[in-house]
Amino acid sequence: MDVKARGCSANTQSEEDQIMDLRRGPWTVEEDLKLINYITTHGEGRWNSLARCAGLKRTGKSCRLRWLNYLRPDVRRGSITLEEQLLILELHSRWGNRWSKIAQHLPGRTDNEIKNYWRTRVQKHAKQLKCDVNSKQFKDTMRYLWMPRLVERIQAAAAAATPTSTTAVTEASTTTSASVTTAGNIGMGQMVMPQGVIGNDFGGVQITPSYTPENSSTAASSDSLGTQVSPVSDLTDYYSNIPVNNPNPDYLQASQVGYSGSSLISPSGTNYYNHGTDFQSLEQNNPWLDGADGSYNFLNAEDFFFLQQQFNFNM
DNA sequence: AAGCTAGACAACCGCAGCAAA
DNA sequence: GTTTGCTGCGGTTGTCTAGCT
Repeated sequence: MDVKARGCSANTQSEEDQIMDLRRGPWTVEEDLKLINYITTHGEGRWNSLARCAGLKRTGKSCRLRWLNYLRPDVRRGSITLEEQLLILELHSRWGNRWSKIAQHLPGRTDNEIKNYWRTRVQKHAKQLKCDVNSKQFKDTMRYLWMPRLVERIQAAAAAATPTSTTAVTEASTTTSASVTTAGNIGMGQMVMPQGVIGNDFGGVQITPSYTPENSSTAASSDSLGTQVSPVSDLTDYYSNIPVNNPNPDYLQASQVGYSGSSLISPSGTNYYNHGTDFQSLEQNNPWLDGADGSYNFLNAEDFFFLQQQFNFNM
C-alpha cells in the first residue's frame, strides 16, 4: 500500500529532521510494537513515510533495518548450523562480500547476521594465521581443508542421528534442514546449493537443504526468541566426533589434496604458508588450541599438528 | 566483588543505483 | 538531461554480556 496516499505529513525528510529530534540507538519495546503493528496493518515499504505515519521518531532507514534484521516474522535466531556455515564459506568463496546475495540462500538469515558471523568467526582465524582473509591462501585453506572437514562433520552428525547411508540431517527447531547424501568420500565432488545453486567441487557430498519458504516462516514462532538451533554449530569438537580409527579412507586424503613437498599446494598451484608463519607463537597464544571458549574453533590441537606435519609450516 | 577483555550482535553511516518529478 | 528522494548494500562502530583474572 502506498503510504503517501494516506495523507501523511508532507514534510520532507530534512524538514522532519529539524522538527523532530530523531531517536537513535537501541529500539525500545514500544517502538518495536509500533513498527510491527503498522507493518502488519499497512505493509512494508516507503520507509521514510512509514516511520512518520507510524509515529516513530526514527529514520526510514532505521525502521527498515530493524524490521528486516530483527522484527520480520521469518527471521531466524540462534546459532549458525553446520550446513549454514558450509554454505556461507562456499558462497563467500564464490561471491565475496556479497552478503545480501549470500543471505538469499540462507532462509531466515539476514545479511547482517552473516556478515557478523564472517567477521567474528572467520576473519578471526585468518588473523590467527597472519594472512588476509581475502587472500588466495586463506580462501584455499578454507576450501581444501576446513570445508571438507565441515562436510565430514555434517556426515558424522547425520550418521549419529540415523545410521543409514542416506541420512536426513534435521535438527530440532531448525527450519533449514539438509539431506546429506554420504558419498563415501570427502574428496572433490559436487555440492547442490539451495534454490538450485550447484556448488562446485568440494566435499564429495550433496547437500540439498529441504526448506521451503513455507517451513522457513515457521521460525517466527519457534525460533524468534533466540533458540539455539544447532547442537553442534561449529567445529570446536569436530574431532571428538570422529573415531580414532576413522573408517573413512578418504579422511586425510581430502585434506591432502594438492599438497606436496614442503609447501601447501592447491590444485591451482598456489603455494601456501611458506611466508614465515610463526606457529610456535601461534601454538602458545592460539585460542584454537585450548578449546576453552568451546564455541567456534575451526581447528584444534590435532588440526594444528596435522597442519604442521602435512604442510611443513615454518617453525 | 570489581575490573578487564573478547565475542556477539544490533545499529548507524556512507555510498551507489534507481525511479519519479 | 538534471535533480531529488528512496532503497538497498557493505563497512564500521557501539553496546551488551559472559568469562576470566
